[in-house]
Amino acid sequence: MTDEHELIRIRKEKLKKIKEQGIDPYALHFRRTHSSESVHECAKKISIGEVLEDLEVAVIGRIITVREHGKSCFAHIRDDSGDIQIYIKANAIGEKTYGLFKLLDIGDFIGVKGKIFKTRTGEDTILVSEFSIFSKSLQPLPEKRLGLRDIELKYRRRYVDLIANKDIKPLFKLRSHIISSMRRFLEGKGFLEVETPMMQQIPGGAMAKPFVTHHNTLDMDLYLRIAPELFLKRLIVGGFEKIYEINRNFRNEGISTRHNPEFTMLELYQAFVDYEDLMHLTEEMFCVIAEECLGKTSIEYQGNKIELKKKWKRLSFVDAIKKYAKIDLESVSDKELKNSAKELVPEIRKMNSFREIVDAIFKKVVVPNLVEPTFIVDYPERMCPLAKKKKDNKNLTERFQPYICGIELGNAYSELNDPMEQKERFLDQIKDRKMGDSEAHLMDEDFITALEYGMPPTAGLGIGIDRLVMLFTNSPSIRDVILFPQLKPLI
RNA sequence: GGGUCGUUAGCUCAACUAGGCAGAGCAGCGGACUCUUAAUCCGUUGGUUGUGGGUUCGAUUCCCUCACGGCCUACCA
Repeated sequence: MTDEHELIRIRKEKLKKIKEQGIDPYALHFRRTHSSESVHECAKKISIGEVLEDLEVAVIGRIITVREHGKSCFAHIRDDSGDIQIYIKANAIGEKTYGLFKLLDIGDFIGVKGKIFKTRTGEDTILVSEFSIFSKSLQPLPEKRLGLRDIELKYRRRYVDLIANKDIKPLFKLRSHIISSMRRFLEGKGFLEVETPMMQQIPGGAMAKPFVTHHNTLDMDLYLRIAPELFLKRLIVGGFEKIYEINRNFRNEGISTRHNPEFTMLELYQAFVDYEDLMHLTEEMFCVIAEECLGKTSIEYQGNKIELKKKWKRLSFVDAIKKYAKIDLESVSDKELKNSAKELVPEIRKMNSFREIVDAIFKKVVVPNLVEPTFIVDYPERMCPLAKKKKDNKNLTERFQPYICGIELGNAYSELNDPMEQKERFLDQIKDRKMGDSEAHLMDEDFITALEYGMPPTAGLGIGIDRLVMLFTNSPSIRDVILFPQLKPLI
């Protein structure tokens, strides 16, 4: 108790004095009639110096600024809709009540009742006739002008970040709008939202290391899903034709400005279409979301101005490697490829499988150039064990990934629906795994069984929601768009 | 995991280059002020300088350890 900070001790003393007056400082004392925003709406009827008679409003908010002025005081209170100024005068509410008001601090929640007027500078203000304490704040808030700058504290105490930094709440509101807009778009297209297991016995549908957990009663290890893909395809087998899931994936990999261990994905599957159709769907979805959430179809990301409403570029994976890395994947030998990789990506450690080497070259040499909206299409078969091969070139698959401003935003295929071929591809993956590729797929016998019942030709698309939000909010780090990013504990 | 930069009052930052009593603004506290809004004016409290060690007469400052974080990089999406 003795090491309690002075600022907190003083606030606790004020709290005690409030309680001694028989007041419960954490109770709901009355219902509000107006939000800050609606007070401003009402105030449009009056002009400077005028009082809006015949209307008493009750507003509740957090005190964010205080300007004492003799035996009167101006303050701003904030609710979810915005800020409103209040004006308290000792001779209007009585000396005793004014004394109670002086026990309040910045950060406290109060409710006020009173009439609306406009000050001589024209600011909408509530002339307080009565107030109540709704919650006493014991922690001092950050600096009022500069806010909370400390990045670590912003992430650890996001609630303070939201209070102290004005642009944080709008950003996360926009994130919500983007997701609801996406849902509306997909519902409008006839897609049905479904939920599939987060805990899986065989983690599949992507190349990544999983988190392991344990079910005590079944005495069995389970994996947090790295992707919902194989379950969503089972539902297509079951007869659903248009489904999607927006939910968390978990990947036990490094953390960076583009990676958080848990992240939010859209995955959708549509029967009887191919990846070409999903490219059109992607273009349309991005434009509709941008229009609904930003009011325009152009975005600016880290200095790049991007127009979304146009036909996005298509560039084949092989051509992209040819163009930026000067390697012809169709003729290069494994040895030549390894030598090129050493030159282009000297920091690469893993040189085991074809997939890893080509992937490394692609990410290092090609991706930074993909600023304009671009679909990279037709990836080599060995990189995509769940994708259908192209009709005219069996070395390539019908796959695309959308890129904007060097950000990989998703992944899509015409899904492989031949059970026997899928089994062969899984067996190839197991070979890669034995060569040291720890992210190669595992055999999922039940998924093969599902395909054996017959999956219609289907295309699937995944979109990384966090990265989409980064792009739409001009955020340089994924942690800026995740409310509670993963951090190490302090002790 | 590797590299690099950072950690000073509740918050935002100085002081470190070249070792010599750790400062300011905001917030807080006391006072003046009944149309202020970065309110103003007067006064004032608040520090184990992230942790542990080393060098030194003396360390916020130089060296090392560890912790946490940012950025780059690797893995990955």
